[in-house]
Amino acid sequence: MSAERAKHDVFHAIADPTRRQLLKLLSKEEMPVTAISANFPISRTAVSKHLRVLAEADLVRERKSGRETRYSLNPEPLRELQDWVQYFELFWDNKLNKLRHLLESEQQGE
Amino acid sequence: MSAERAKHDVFHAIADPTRRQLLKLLSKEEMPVTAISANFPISRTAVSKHLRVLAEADLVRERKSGRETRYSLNPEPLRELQDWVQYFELFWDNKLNKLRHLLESEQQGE
DNA sequence: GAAAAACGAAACCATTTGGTTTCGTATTTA
DNA sequence: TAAATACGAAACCAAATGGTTTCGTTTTTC
Repeated sequence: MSAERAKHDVFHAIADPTRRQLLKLLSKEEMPVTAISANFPISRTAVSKHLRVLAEADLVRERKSGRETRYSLNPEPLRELQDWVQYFELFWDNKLNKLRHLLESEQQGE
Repeated sequence: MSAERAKHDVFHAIADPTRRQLLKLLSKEEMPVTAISANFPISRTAVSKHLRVLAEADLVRERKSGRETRYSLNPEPLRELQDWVQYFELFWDNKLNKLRHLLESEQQGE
């Protein structure tokens, strides 16, 4: 039930540079579509489609208000990304080797 | 000179689940293509293409050894991803609001 | 009430993507 | 030296992607 496979996951959602810019923009404040798309060289419709991809990954929330739809950032799903990248942090700066040496010396009682 | 725009950046490279699996696999040890592709339900050629995408993003390094090509993880470019996601960490748990309150109280000398 | 504004839906298009199979070329091995 | 192994290159294909324009609907404004 909780493992609902979204059609667009976080990794896919942030792959596109325009969508990353959208997230940055929306991190500052909630905004309606037209105001958002004023920041991009592509059509409002194109921006709208990107927003839907982000919404499917739950990275943005939409709130209807009269004739406009306001979008805002929901950063929570980015935790998955952070968790993922954190695994590899182990391999930076030879951290793995350091850990291995640590474990070996522990085993020898020193 | 240093700002060479790679055709495939890190964000694009990790968007595909197969490629993420490849990185996990190669984090354990350096491996030749055939051994790698034994872990996947797709053809060796398909795996090879994924590896090239990863190589273009500099996430893997290739080393020729006789008739085989051994691939290994290079985690360094993932830092860019971590930096990117770190920005948004600010918005988790209302950290931004906490920071704002902190700054306001500082300004008032308390 | 008519005009304007804000938006989504739909149809369409070129390019990219992720996969396949087939073939050629080195390098090992028997 | 002949056969087998490891691999990349190339041609091909269906589906997804990122964009467009056009049109309809709802809400606001004049």
